[in-house]
Amino acid sequence: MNTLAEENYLKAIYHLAVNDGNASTNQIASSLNTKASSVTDMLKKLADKALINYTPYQGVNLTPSGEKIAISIIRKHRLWEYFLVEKLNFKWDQVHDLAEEMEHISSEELIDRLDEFMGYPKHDPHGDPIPDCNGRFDTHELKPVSAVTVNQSGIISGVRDHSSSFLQYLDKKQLTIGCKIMITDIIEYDHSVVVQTGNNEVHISREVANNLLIAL
Amino acid sequence: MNTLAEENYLKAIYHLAVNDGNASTNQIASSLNTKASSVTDMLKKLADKALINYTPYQGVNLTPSGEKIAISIIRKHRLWEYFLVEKLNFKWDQVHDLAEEMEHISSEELIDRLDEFMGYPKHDPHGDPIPDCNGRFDTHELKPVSAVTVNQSGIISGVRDHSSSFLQYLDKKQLTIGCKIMITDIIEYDHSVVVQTGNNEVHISREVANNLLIAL
DNA sequence: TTATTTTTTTAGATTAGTCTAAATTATTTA
DNA sequence: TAAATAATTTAGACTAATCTAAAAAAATAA
Repeated sequence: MNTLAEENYLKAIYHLAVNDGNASTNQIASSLNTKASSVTDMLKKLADKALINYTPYQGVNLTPSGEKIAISIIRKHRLWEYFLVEKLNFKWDQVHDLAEEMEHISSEELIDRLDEFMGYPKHDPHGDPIPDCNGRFDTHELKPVSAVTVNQSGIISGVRDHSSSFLQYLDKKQLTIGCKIMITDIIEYDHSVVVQTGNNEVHISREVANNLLIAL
Repeated sequence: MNTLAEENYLKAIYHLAVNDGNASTNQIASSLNTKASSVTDMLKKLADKALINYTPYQGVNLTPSGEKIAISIIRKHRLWEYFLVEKLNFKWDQVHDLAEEMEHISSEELIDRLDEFMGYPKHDPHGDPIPDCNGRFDTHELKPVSAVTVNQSGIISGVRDHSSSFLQYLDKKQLTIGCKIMITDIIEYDHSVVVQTGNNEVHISREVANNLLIAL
């Protein structure tokens, strides 16, 4: 098996390379709160194990076997998050750090049984898709609220920022996963957005709108 | 917090010192599958942290703060074992190694909620007592079947050997936790024991009788 | 009580993962 | 395109946890 550090690198590279196609040394360093020189060392090790494609100065991406490991860690992370919220009554803003630790429990059989126990959930508490035991998962595109035009409506289905403070803010405004909303106005001056929820009207900043994802 | 290695040492010392009052360097080494010299190094570190009482060549025992950590790890281990058997349908012979990994998940809040979720179980699947959130647990003495006289009966309530092969053997003979049994004969020649269970009579070796615990 | 054996500790090395500081390569800007 | 800046890698060192081999202490046997 792989070490904890290796698993964290693979996961970080996966998330970075999903967007860019490639992850740079500095991006990896900042996402893991470590130094570029440490990253370089680890990249060599992962390349030796054929888990990443690495040419010096060019950034990296995952090989199929590296991706398989990354997805299995993400599967574990999201299933544990679901467990913590649905079975142990944690709030969605409390589970990320716990799941960071639990995702490294190695047994595949354990995680498959946990999946079964919970009824094969498709999404975690933040709306992110949960890969199945073969690594396949939903991938339909969500749009940030900031990219939607006035009078369109949709269902809140994900977030881009997983920080507690953002999630707590959304809770307070009752902007949670599954809520139906309609964009009623976009303020030209600061790109803030006025949103109609079930009960009331909420005014959110451009930044919030950017980090809140809806399915149309 | 403490490292994984430190936690494993504290747990090993706890289990060894429960019997002897003191754990020797070699005992610790063999219970952790490591070398005596490695143990000596770690003992110094744990003594520096005031988690054990250590005088060279004299063996060690836990300080109150070391014991508190050890018991919290044992609590986690046993609660996770209970979870794996009761919620995820693992067999009692499959859960030890999984729980060895899960016991190091650090959050106390998580484990307290897991405890609540399962209804505050008092014993794990092998009959061992589960410490509560204050570290208190049942401590009434169990007797090995080998120490019981003919015609006495009791409830199977624990095992001394937690190996898969022993537990699978007990399964096959239907000698599982909670079963009422009566000792009907003790063979003088080899100290093997004849036991009456609900349905049938089972003949077990001295070694098995020694590792099977009952409450009278 | 001296010699032998066993147990424990010390000394010195190794590996994984990290760091700082310096050197190198790439990119940007003028 | 040359100079300046930014990104990346190399060099050398550190810590935690381990190891082997040798030395020292304790226990056992003669």
